Amino acid sequence: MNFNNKKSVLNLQRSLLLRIHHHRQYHFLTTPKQQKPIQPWTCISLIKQSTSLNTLKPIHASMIRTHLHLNLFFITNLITQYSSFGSVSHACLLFSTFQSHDLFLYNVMIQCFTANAVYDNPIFLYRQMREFDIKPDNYTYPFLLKACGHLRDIGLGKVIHKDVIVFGYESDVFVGNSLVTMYGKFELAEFSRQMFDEMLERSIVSWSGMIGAYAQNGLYKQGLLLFGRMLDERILPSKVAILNVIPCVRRENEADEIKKVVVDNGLDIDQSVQNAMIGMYSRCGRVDIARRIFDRIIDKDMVLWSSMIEAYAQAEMYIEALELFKQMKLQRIQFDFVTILSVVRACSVLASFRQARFLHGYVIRSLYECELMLDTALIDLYVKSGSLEYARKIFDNMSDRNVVSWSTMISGYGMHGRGIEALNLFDRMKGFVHPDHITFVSVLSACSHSGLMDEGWRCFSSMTREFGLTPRSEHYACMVDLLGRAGRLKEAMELIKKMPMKPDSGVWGSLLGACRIHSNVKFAELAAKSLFELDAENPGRYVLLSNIYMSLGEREEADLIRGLMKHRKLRKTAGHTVIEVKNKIYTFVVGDRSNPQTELIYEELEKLMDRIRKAGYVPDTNFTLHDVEEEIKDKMLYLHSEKLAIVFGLLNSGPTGVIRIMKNLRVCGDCHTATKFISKVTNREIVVRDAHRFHHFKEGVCSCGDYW
DNA sequence: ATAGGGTTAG
Repeated sequence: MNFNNKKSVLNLQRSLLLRIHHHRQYHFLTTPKQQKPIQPWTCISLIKQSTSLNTLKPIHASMIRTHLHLNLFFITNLITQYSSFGSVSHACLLFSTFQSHDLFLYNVMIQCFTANAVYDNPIFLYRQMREFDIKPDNYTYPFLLKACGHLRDIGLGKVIHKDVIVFGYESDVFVGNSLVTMYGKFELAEFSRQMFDEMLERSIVSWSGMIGAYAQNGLYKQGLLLFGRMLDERILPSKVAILNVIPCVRRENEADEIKKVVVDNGLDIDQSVQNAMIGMYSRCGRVDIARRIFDRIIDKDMVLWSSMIEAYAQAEMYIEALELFKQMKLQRIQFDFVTILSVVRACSVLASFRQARFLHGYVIRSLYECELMLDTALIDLYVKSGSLEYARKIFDNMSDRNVVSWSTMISGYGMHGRGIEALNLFDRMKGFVHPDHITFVSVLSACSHSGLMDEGWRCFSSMTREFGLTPRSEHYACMVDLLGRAGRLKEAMELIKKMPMKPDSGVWGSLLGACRIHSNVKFAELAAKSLFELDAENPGRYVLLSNIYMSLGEREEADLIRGLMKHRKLRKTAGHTVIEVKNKIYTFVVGDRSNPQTELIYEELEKLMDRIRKAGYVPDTNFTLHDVEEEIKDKMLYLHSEKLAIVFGLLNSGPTGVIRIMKNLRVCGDCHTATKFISKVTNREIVVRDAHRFHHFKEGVCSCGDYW
């Protein structure tokens, strides 16, 4: 970092040379002998007209014979062209053999590295320039700042920013725009904004860069606001401005407004804009509109198809996603690993083991690029379709694992209530890759799902102490969950109060969930108060609070909350349980009578409930909603979709098979207890996947212990 | 010669 230190600069130079050396390819000029000597005046146009490495190399060779390669002007043109063909090695070789400390040459070389995503070399070159006292100019900084941004090296970025000021380029529009983008990549949107505000001159790129910085940092409101201001100032939105503002759109009315701007400016014919609009509407919960846009596009490319599949996957419409993928194949449209990633994710939503096997085989046969990402997605798929063993097999066979793959496997163990194994894997991981924020979410939630209180705290404090990571709201949410499930609500509340940042909806949601288990109104009200502001649109929060009131017999309060919900036009997400029997998927809702075997199911259910009652099951009427007589309450519990699905599974599977069911919400507490008894009296293994995790029931116990 | 960009694993 210190440019005045001769020794460090020398070291840098040496390592730069080594790097460049690494790129060398010695035989690239062994082309057939050129027929005619090349003329200087045709040389540049020949270089510029070349369309590939193979047409460029002979030109280069003949330039060497006529000694044109000793001319700086020709060299820089060659480098630029090599760079545009992605051949960093040829560009490097030219640069390193041509001993000149010309500013233009350095700029071109820096540009070559940045354009080809080799982001640390521009920094070395810049340091070398400074050492040789070459004064950088306004063309140097945009590439350099871009490289800094990609490296996420904040310290370096700030040093170079200082240089920008020293050399007086801070008022250059290009340099200014690059600074805005760079700070956006550093997750320092407020710095970006400062740059933006201080700019003397702004172009459309400044506006879209700033909006993009907001979008990348989740500051959607600000992004939309700035976009609005841009329109107010009568600046015509560019395609990129639209693409940057679209991630900020989270509501349907906003989406409609953006769509109007798109149409008014004639940008709706652009395929990338159309594509982004598909994602936009699907994020707003309007997959139907997204689909309409998709259908209207005549000449659809691979990316559009992938986006639409991904849109379905995000909307949890996995059947539609898979159907679209099928159509894509039928229409013989090329697909790539991104498409497959969406398909795998679509399957993870309702993962059946059978589908997972099929997709896995498919991926193996297809030999895609990005094996790492695909393997990781498959691990997640197997985890979610209930097979930790297969997930682990993929994990063990991977030739390369990054922080995401480790975290996925750890969270897999956590989801299945195997906290100790999750922690063991975490320990092993430390020897290979550096854990990040999400790793800790996996580890901490693994602790909370298995009730590993001490280990949880130890990990939580090691985050900062050992790994220099500052806990975020998500981590506090895990800790509140851990304390809350264990009934230590007071401590959970104290932890929330001690948080250095404003608790988000996740934190309050954990507390509210714990209050439901342990029937605590006082803290529930506190949590709900914040949630109704932070996450006002989420119906689940209202239902939880109302259920807490109900379970304590406070009917009026409960009605009040239901009323509030109605007033805000929110509808409860209907709970349902899904079971796959003989390759067919069956869905049950509470009190369901749509199944052809309904009579048989209810008959069997009565018998089964009697059997488990004799074995000690006591219905927990805490989980009924209505203020009715005890006996009726018990019967209402029988109607829960979980129980119906389990009975259906018992009726329709062999005498020993594992029963696998899936609930879209959190599994009900009474059903959890009942399932324990069912697994005991029927001597069957039952696996329940709910919105958060898996419960493995065997011989009357659940893998989660009492940490429901 | 310069800045912003569509789908992408936890």
